[in-house]
Amino acid sequence: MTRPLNLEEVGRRAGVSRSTVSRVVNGGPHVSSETRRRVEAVIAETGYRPHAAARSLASNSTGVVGLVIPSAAQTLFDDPYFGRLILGISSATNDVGMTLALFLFGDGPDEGSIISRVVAPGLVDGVIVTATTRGDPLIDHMQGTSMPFVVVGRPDNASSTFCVDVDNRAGARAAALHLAALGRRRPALIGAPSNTAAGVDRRNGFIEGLAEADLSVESRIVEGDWSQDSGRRAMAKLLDERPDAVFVASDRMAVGALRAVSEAGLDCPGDISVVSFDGILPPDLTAPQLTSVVQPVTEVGERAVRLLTTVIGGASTPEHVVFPTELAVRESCGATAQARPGA
Amino acid sequence: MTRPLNLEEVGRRAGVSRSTVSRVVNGGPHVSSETRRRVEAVIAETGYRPHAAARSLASNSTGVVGLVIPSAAQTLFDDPYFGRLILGISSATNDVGMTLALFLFGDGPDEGSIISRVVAPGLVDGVIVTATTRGDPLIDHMQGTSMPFVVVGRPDNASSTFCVDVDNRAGARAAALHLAALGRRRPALIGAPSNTAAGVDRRNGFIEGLAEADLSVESRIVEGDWSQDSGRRAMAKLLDERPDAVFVASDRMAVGALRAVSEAGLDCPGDISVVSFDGILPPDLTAPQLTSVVQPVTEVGERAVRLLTTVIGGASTPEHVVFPTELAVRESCGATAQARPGA
DNA sequence: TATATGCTTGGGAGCGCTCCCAGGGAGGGA
DNA sequence: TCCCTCCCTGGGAGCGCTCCCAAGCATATA
Repeated sequence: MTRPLNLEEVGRRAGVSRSTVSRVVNGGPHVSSETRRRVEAVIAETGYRPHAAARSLASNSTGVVGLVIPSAAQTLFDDPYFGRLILGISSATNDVGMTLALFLFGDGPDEGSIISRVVAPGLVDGVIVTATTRGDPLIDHMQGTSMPFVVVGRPDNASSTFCVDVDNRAGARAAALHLAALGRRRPALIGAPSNTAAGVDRRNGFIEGLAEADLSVESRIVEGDWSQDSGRRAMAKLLDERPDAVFVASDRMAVGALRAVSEAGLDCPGDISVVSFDGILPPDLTAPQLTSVVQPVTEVGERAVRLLTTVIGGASTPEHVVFPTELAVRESCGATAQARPGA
Repeated sequence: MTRPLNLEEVGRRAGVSRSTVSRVVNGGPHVSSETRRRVEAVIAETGYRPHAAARSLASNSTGVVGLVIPSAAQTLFDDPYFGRLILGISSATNDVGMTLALFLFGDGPDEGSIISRVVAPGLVDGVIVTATTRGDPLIDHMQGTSMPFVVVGRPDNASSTFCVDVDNRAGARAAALHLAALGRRRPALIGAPSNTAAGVDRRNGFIEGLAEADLSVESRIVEGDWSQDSGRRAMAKLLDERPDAVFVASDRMAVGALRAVSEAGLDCPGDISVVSFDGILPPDLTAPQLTSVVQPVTEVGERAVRLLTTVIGGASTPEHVVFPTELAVRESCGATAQARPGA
């Protein structure tokens, strides 16, 4: 007696055909208001919901966006960056009525099988790829398929892919100029891994900005691994060089750096100015509050989804969206303690 | 000329039927090794991948697990707990060849539409629900559907649902006994929100443990909101009561609490012992290293997936998995500075 | 030689939906 | 009055797969 609840059955109960119910469900035209009302009543009363897989099969579109994060080491989630990114992406997929599928994998042997599952037909309509390192074969692999995809970050062959990024270089340059304007003369850098585009761009941008102010990091440069502890170790090492300012390529590493400063009995910003990159930590989490180059992570995620929908829709000329960053001047740079630097 | 690459086409090229190719793809029996070899060659050469939606429709199973996290405020991802949980779940779904779909939502008006999308047929095979507050209508709603689901945590009506949890109560009790054994006499509590089961259980367990040692928190109890800053504020407030020990219901809040201690010019563990709950922060992230009640978050996630697969498989008698916690004694409790307390 | 058994293979039916087309009815213009 | 148009509705076809059954064939057994 329990007959399956599908379009046919809803139609039977409302005294119309499968096609008409389909039109009502999809808000299509060519349905009289009387009919529409009757069908909607039956849907409400039966709790009918269309079968997603059947719909995907017939329409050749799943309404699912895949988010691929390779090398998802444990530490990945310790950094608030990914949380924010996922939040932005999730919020955007919700807005457009799509579903988010998460593909995390380490470097295990399962990597290949996951990748091939991602690009299998009928699972996702498109993919957002993030956290790739330089030379990551994943992007080449994606290009070899017909699966629409968007890269968050700056891939090696950016000219041929759709991507959303922030202007890491300009942001880092602004940090350098800010420190220079504050009168700092022995700037140091705690960089992000140089096998990532962000790491390279932030380093180059910083060095470029220093050069414009006739400054240089010389040997005051250490590379961290994004972790808080690596920032602490890096700073401890840098202190031997007696820097009077340091640009740290991520908030999380900056927290570690601040700690190293205080452990060394020094004062920030009195003895050393600190400027970080990210700006996604609650400001009053640290004392002094961090001066940061703020990147709009959530917006990047939202924009990636919107861009992906255009690619799914057939867009073919690669588009590069680059978000500007903004320098949030707080306490750790020391700007508030002195005259505010001119433009 | 470009004919669609489906079972039929692969079969045509290999000189066999659709059915035979299907058997090969699914590793089924009743295929001669010669035929199998030939079909596999065609699959490798064409890069054929079965159409996920078609498969879902025909087999009435999607291979997708939904993870539902309600009230996913920004702060949610600042706590490493959810990252670890997602990592565990993701790892387990990968192991069993399933895909993870993430449903995050705030309290916006979209909540309802997302929920109904989650339980729509043909999208996911089952759902893992987490981070619910007490009295959350979500669970009741899930029970009203035929969608298999597992709860991470302790729902109100635990007796009728499958769930995976950690023994919050016993863990908190162990923390109390440990502090008592160290000779502390004015214990305090920085609790988790009391509208969560974890918050209630950790508070009750702690109080219970204290009672066994003839101790009490009296008025030395403040409730935090999981955030680091709430831990700091709570501790600042508690210091007026001159406690000599504090149990903090999460690592993240404990970091804030440690900061408040040092800001007040006090020493941990010298003036005050601190024990936290979670144990998911790298130990050397704080100084002193946190003594924590360690909960196996990743294992909880993995187990939730495995349990869910049994529910999907038809299991009907609610099963409750409760993981034990373990007290990791480090520096913040002061145990290492004195004689180690007896059992 | 005749029959039973088991493995291998092919094809029909059907999952629930969307898309397209055809048909009926109402309304407007010549 | 007739025809053309437009709106509404129903049903066929097909998406690519799984499941089931029947047929074909080789081998084993009587």
